[in-house]
Amino acid sequence: MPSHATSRAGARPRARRGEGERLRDEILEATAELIAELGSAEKVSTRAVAQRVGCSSPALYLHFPDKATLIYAVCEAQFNQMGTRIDKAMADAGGDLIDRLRAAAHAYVGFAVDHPVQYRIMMMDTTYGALAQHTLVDLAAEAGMTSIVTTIQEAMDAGILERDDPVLTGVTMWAAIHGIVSLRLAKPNLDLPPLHELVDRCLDRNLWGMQPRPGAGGAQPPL
Amino acid sequence: MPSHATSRAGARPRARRGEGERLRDEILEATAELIAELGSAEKVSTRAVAQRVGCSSPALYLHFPDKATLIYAVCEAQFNQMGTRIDKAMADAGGDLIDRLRAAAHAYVGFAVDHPVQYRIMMMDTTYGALAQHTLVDLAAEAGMTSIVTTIQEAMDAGILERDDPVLTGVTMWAAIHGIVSLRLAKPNLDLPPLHELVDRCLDRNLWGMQPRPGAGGAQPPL
DNA sequence: TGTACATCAGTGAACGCGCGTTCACTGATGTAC
DNA sequence: TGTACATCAGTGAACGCGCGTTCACTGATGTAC
Repeated sequence: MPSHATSRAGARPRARRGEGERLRDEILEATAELIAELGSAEKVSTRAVAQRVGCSSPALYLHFPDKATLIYAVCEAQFNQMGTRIDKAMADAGGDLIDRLRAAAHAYVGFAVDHPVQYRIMMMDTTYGALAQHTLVDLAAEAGMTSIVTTIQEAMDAGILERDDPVLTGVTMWAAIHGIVSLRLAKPNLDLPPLHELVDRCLDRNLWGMQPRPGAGGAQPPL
Repeated sequence: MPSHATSRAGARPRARRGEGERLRDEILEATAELIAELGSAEKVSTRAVAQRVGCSSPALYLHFPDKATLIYAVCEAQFNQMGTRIDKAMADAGGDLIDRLRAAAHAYVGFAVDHPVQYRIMMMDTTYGALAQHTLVDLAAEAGMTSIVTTIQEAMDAGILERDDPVLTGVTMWAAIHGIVSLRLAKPNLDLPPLHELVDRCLDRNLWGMQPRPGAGGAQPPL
């Protein structure tokens, strides 16, 4: 075997004709790893991505027009994972509509805690926030949000939640949960109570309507 | 008059003995202006600050150990302004305790909208967020937060709000309002409803306890 | 009152770095005839 | 089957920039004696 070829860290064979897309996927994967490891998108350099993939840095430009697009592509992909995770949590929560909404909120927070850097980039960074051109309707149609809005609608139909605009109700809840998460991420040294406790308080205040409010101490859903 | 001296933009006379602090203030002011104009702390270079002040860039290091400290000093000063603004709004709101809390929230949002860049740096940026070493008790002792927590306590004593930990109650409200503001700042293209409408919805859900909840459409405080 | 000295409040030039991106080029692979 | 050509999938080197910061130095101002 040729020792020179293996001495270069991460050396990879050139893709065959028609397999150019494979490098694209490897670039996305390496970028995602580096974002998580280095803690921000600015700290991820195109050179570092190329080195991890085992290609030259100009090769990135065969697949992405610039660095910002690459970063955004990574975060967008991972946000779709969040949608999946929320959907799964709601499905696992059983038939109680309030249970399902609470599960969705906790799954959202769980994703943010597990992927703090990506959450920050997608939700707290103006640079990439400006790249997203969503309308509220688009947002409600995305994975995760769809199930939430549907469930809110069902709860309103069933008389469990006060009748209101389900998208707006969802957004208000979303903003409140996001506030908790983003405070935690932005102020790591602040001695906030445990995250899920704050989230439960927040849910207590948002998920009621026709039925009596749960006690201040408890987060148990109404029967 | 010497024409050469005036041809240099922003030229300033050297401070006299014992007046070195004046340059420090001018640096803070110029930095604050540039942060607001350029839209982020990264875009503000030490050279640009020096040019606006009319001094050399090494002169900054006579007053601040590094750039991060300078930026943080600016934001901290402006956050104290926010406290003052909240206090004033609460005083102007009259005697009704719920009115006062609603006024505080709207003043908070108003400050964030008027100083979006500083709000982002102080509340949504991990770099500078990590510099802040507050405890919740410290936070509650700061301008703005003090009045809010006191008012919450009074409202609980008066039986207007359900009895609970006033600091924790304040933090929960704060997080929810912050969530709305930070979504607006991070996702400028998202077609959210008007900010004060979202804030009123949020307050409706947080500012109740012993008295009946205000209707879904209205934001009017209870009598 | 004179003068040597200390200090304050700076300056001008440069260091050194890493970064995103571009440019000209290459070599393996496939294709037309 | 042979061969000229086109294309794909990259590479190596360099451009050009701006930045935070340091270093050696200066000149005005005040102070001790």
